[in-house]
Amino acid sequence: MTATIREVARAAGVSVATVSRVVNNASNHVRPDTRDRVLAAIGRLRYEPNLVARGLKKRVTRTVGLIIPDISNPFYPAIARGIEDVASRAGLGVLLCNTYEDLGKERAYLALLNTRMVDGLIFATVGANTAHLRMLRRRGVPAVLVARAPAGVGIDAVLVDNRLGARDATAHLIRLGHRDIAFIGGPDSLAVEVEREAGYREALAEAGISPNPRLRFDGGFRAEGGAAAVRALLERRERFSAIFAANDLMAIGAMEELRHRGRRIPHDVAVVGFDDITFASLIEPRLTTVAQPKYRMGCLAMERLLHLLSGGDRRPRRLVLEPKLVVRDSCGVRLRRRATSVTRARTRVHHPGREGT
Amino acid sequence: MTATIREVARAAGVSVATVSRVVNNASNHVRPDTRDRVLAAIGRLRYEPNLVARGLKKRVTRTVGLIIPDISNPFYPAIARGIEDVASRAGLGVLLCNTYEDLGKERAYLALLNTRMVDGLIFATVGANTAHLRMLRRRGVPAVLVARAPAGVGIDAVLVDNRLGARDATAHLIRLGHRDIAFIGGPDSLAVEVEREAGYREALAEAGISPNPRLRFDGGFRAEGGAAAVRALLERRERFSAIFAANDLMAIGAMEELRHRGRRIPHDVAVVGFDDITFASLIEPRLTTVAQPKYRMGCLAMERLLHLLSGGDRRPRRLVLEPKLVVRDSCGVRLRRRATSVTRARTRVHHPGREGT
DNA sequence: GCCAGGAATGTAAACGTTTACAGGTTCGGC
DNA sequence: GCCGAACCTGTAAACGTTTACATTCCTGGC
Repeated sequence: MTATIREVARAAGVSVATVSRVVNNASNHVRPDTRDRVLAAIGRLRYEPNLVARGLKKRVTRTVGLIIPDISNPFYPAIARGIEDVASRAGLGVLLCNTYEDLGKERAYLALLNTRMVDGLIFATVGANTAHLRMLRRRGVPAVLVARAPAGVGIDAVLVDNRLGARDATAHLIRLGHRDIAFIGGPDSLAVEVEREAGYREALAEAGISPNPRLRFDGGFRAEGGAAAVRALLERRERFSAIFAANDLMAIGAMEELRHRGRRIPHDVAVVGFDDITFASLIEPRLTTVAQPKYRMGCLAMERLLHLLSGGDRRPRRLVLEPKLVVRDSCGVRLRRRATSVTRARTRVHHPGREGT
Repeated sequence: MTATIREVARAAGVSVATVSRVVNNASNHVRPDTRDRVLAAIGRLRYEPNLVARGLKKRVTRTVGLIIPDISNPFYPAIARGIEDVASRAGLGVLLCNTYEDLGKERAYLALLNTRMVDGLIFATVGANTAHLRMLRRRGVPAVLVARAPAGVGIDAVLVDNRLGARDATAHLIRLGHRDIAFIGGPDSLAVEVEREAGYREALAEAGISPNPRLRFDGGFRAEGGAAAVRALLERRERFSAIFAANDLMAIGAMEELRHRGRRIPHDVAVVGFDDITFASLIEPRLTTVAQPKYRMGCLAMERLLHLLSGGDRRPRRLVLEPKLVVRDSCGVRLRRRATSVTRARTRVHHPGREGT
């Protein structure tokens, strides 16, 4: 369809080597007038070097694989965008791979990407089993983990200090007067879960509160899991005045269910999430949550990968960003007393639209 | 790094042609015992054919380009997931490209994807200028448009009947007693905008209501645009009791702003959106909206592309799905009387329970 | 046992690049 | 005017496949 280097060479009356030289304008010497002739021919024929052929020869495809659990999970698109933005600026293509947390799929993609000769990988998915990651490391495949990064696999990573974020969130609730704080987490096979729960417990410990195992739930990081946790909480008539959910999706699911059961937020129950997905600030009440700089993490991860690709220092480096507690409306303000009576007055102030109920 | 076909050939004591034959197990005759020997060697050496080399030779890369405005716009991930799901099942890779509605970027990606020899394209982005699409058509590049599809470009498309969806939504508001219905749309360079506004006007016309140009806004399909429209509406003291926004993001932005200004939804103002993004059902009040089968559209688009790739019938086909109005809480229920003067009263009446009305 | 003919296999030329190497030019210094 | 050096350009061999064509191997009918 499009012209090949050979045709350009013929059109310009030079050899293919010369054309190649001007195209890759390396510091190779090619006389200005020849160069001009070649450039003219290239323009005339609309020549564009075939990246597949080049990839085969140079063993570099200018493509990276992006492996995530699920692009339709609202946490990932912003990361993906950051990645794609810096990749495209660097002329790299991004191959999208959804694993749905399925280790088999993850491995299959890995094999596929290998046969496709991608230059590097970005992983935003990592379960308990990290054997394949270690293998990558051994084979020296340039890779960067983003958002989820089990310790000790020896692969570069860009992520947030989950423990710290969870601790801040929990401490904030404690500062507001809460002592019975439920935790909705995920399966403990995920590093993020473990870290966030650790932060939660740390904050409790600092306040001299011993964690109540009956207030701990596995919500699977899905909205429905948050709702289920609330159902259990209410059905078992547990005493709790606040919920810290290990991600926003679960927090939102919990809020839905609380509302459905006639509990008001934050009056009856304060809720704090983690991630700060777009909708955290659009729902009502606006969700207090631990913000992860998702877009930035994506950019940084890709930049790190570019660094690796350009042959930079190979020693794995973990880039740990600071999460930021964004206080909005779902956590309420300081309780005077334990109960709900006080909160009502405050509501009127903050939410004129809902008042009078 | 990994074994090549030549090494396998040597290990199995056959020629590369034979190895190739068993790998592509075409109906080419290869004696069972040779095949076994080759298979054994392949297993032993963990041979995997290099897709780049194969792509160069066969002129087929088993890769498609996915061109969308912005993956972090919540409307697209579900579509992308559908596309990726069926692509991966067919062994195709998906190259993610965000254009940010920038025609220049779109063209640049097109050129890039061409040099990468992708087998086909899926477009979920199309502005006013369709010259490049016509060009694709001329060059016979397999391509499918999804969600946004200007008429007359002669390219396959999978989308929803926007006019019908908008008409249903508006008609529903009218049925509920509203007559002063604001419309928040987008730039009229987008086919979706034009179609949805047409549906809105059609419903008004059917009810004998003449559209009020002062109630028409361009919200740019962004949440902030919805908020801005509401600000204008209120500042200009327009008479309106309902808003139909051409997408959920704008509807949500509008709701935010309404609430901020002390208006209650649906008591003071009814709101209906378009798209049914995930969060439409998670916000409070749950958003009434015109649902697009996003995931399904993604699947269908990719399936259509596979059809084109396998050399199927090339005559362009538009697959128009039926949108479905999902009635939730943001549109309220039938008004007893009409007009704004009454609105307040109505509010009071309905007020006591959001539930229970 | 020979031979035709089909089946199985091998050889080598692509696909479109890059790049080591070699060959050819130009030029300044003598 | 000659020589070497620096510079420019061309030739051809890769990269790892696939595949047309050629070759070899069987098989069975005579």
